Amino acid sequence: MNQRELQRLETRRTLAEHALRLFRDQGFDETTVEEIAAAAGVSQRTFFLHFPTKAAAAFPDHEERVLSFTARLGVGSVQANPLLHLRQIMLTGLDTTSPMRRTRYQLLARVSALRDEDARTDRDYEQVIVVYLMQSWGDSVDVRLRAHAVANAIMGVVRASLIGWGEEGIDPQRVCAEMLQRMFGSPFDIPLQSMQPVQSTSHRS
Amino acid sequence: MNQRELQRLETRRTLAEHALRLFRDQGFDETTVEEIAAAAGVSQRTFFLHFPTKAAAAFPDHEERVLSFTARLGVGSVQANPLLHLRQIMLTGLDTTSPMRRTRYQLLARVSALRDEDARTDRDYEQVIVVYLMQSWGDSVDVRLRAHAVANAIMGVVRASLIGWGEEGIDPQRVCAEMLQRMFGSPFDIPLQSMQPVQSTSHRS
DNA sequence: CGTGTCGTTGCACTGGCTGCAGTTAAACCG
DNA sequence: CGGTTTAACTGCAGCCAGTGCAACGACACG
Repeated sequence: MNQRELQRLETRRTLAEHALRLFRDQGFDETTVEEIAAAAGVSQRTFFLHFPTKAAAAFPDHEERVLSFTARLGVGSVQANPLLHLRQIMLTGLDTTSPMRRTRYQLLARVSALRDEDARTDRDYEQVIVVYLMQSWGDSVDVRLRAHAVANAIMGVVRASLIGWGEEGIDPQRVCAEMLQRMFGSPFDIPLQSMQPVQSTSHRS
Repeated sequence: MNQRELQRLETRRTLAEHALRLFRDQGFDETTVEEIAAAAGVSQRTFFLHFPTKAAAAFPDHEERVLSFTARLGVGSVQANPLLHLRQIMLTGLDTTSPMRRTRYQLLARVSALRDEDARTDRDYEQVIVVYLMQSWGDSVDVRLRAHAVANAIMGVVRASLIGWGEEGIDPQRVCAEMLQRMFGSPFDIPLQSMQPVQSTSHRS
């Protein structure tokens, strides 16, 4: 690792750290980018060399997390039980050890600008999941819709768990694992086994 | 209806119309609020009396649609089969007659700022759905997560259908109805009947 | 040591958005 | 009808997020 890259990473880390601290202590809207930069000891212009928007500084590890998620999901290798594998990867990605992440989710409940940013990051995960599922299931319109539904359902559970973690301290690991297991256990994965060619199977009503 | 309210509504309508037209014809980022206002024959300041943000002008009927959705869902009255009712309301809310709505969803695929706005509006729907479902199912943590999952799954299908409509002209009415019926028919509503007290039922795997 | 690269900087500028103090005309009321 | 209130709209000054550009200085590299 270069001294240059090192310095760059350090600057980025410092910026993100001060950004989150200021957002938490004095509010998102009440914090200017100028303040964050000053607290980190760099210029405002430098802030925007590291983050595209003010809100993005609250999610500094987003890109690497998506990459890690994609890698662990092993896009390219078709699993025997895609949903089971997906659940596993999803759960191992839940990192509840870092207090910084806790702070982030506490902020999410209050700051709409950060919810917007979070939604934007979730769209990246959704895309990865959809691609992954369609590799297993095929690529008809029906399958794509089903994949989007599954992705949104899973992420809905995860997001709700994490927000519950932030707000009330509920352990997302446990509650999320139970919920996903229940979802994948009965309602989801059984009917989905018949998902390669989705012909009109027996509905009721 | 007053002449004043009439004029106000007319101004709002005109602003939204020109906004969507300009977004479509020359791009979102390439259109300034000043331009939209000028095209509608009002001042820039007036634009922000009608819409909180530039992107909001692309969703001028959002608030009334959410209100209508809430009313039709009949929050307050518990249905015999909540999911069936929800699906019905969801589908009748799909309006594919207006070419303006089509244009909106065509834009959604291209303009990230509008996807953000769309995600924001979806959060309102999610909230309504969660409240509705929890009225039927109770209000434990598990139920709330399940409600969020269901809401996200449904909206994932609807959103994907509508974007498919915008991009490729696929009829969202049909494809969405089939998908939701399949989701609610087998994987969703049967296990959910046992959702009042969610005790650990039989999973496999 | 010389040259090129790169993280950083200052500056000027655009554009979304807001607060405030007006103007005009519709609405209301005695 | 005449006076007062209300509300849609306007102009202006200003804040702040975000960008393009030209420069500077330190590190990398041959």
